[in-house]
Amino acid sequence: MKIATWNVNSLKVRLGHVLDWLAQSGVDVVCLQELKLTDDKFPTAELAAAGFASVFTGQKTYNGVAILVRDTLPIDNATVSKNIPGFEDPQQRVIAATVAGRRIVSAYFPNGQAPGTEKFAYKLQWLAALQVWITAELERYPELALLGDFNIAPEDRDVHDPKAWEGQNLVSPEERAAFAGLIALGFTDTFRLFEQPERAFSWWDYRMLGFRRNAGMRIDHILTSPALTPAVLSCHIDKVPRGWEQPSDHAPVTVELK
DNA sequence: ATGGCTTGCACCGCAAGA
Repeated sequence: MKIATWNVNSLKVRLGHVLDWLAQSGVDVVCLQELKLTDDKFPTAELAAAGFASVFTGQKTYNGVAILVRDTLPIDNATVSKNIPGFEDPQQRVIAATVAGRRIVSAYFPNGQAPGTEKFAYKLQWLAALQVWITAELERYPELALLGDFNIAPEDRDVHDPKAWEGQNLVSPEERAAFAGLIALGFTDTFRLFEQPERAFSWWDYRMLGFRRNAGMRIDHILTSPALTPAVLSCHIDKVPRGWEQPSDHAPVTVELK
C-alpha cells in the first residue's frame, strides 16, 4: 500500500495534475491540503472516474483537506472524523479515516506567519490541541499515519539556508518543540528512516526561482506510529509535479507500506 | 530591498501563503 500527502494549493486549479499523478504514481491513499473550495465544488465524480473515493472537508477560499482512497481498498464512512474534537475552529484543517484497518490523518498545519503574531499564537494553540487529540487517537488506532503540510521544518538540514531562517517562522524553537512532542509520542519521521539526497525539500517559493535554485524547505511529512513504522518500506519526495506547468508550490511525499 | 509569485474574491487591488 502506497500512501502520500500533497498540498495542491487549490484543487480547482490542480485537478489535472492530481489526476495525472494518481495515474502515474501508483498511490493508493492520498492526503490533500489547501483545497481552497467549498464541499459542493469538490470534484468527487472526476476522482471516482479515476478510481478513487474521496472524503473531504472544505471551505471558501482557504484551507480544506481531503483523503483519496483507491476504490479497491475498504473505507468505512463511519470512521471518518473532521477537525480536532474540542478545538473550536472554523478553519478546515484535519480529516481522518480508517483505511484497511489503518488510521490515516490528513492535516494542514497553520502557517503561523511570523513569531509574535496572532497567527503564530493560533498555530501554537492548534499544535497543542493536535498533540492532545492525536494522543487519544493513537490509543484507539495503534496503526496510525499522520500526513500533511506541517509548516514546520524539523531540522536545519530541512532548510535551504538555515542561517537566514534562524528563529523565523517554520523553524522557530516553539514549532520544533511541537514537532518533537509528536516524536515523543513514538511517531517516526519516515523520511529520515532512509538515506536521502542532500538538500531534499518539499516546498519551494514561487518567487525568486525557488525551485530552479532548490531554495526550499522540507515541511510536508509522513509520520508513522510505533505499530505502523515496522511496515514502512520507503519514503521519498516526488519532485516531478513541481516541474510541471502551473505547479503547486509543494511536491507530493510518498511512503510505501508492507 | 519585507519585494519577488500564485490563488481566490471581488472588482481592477487586496489578503494569504511559507
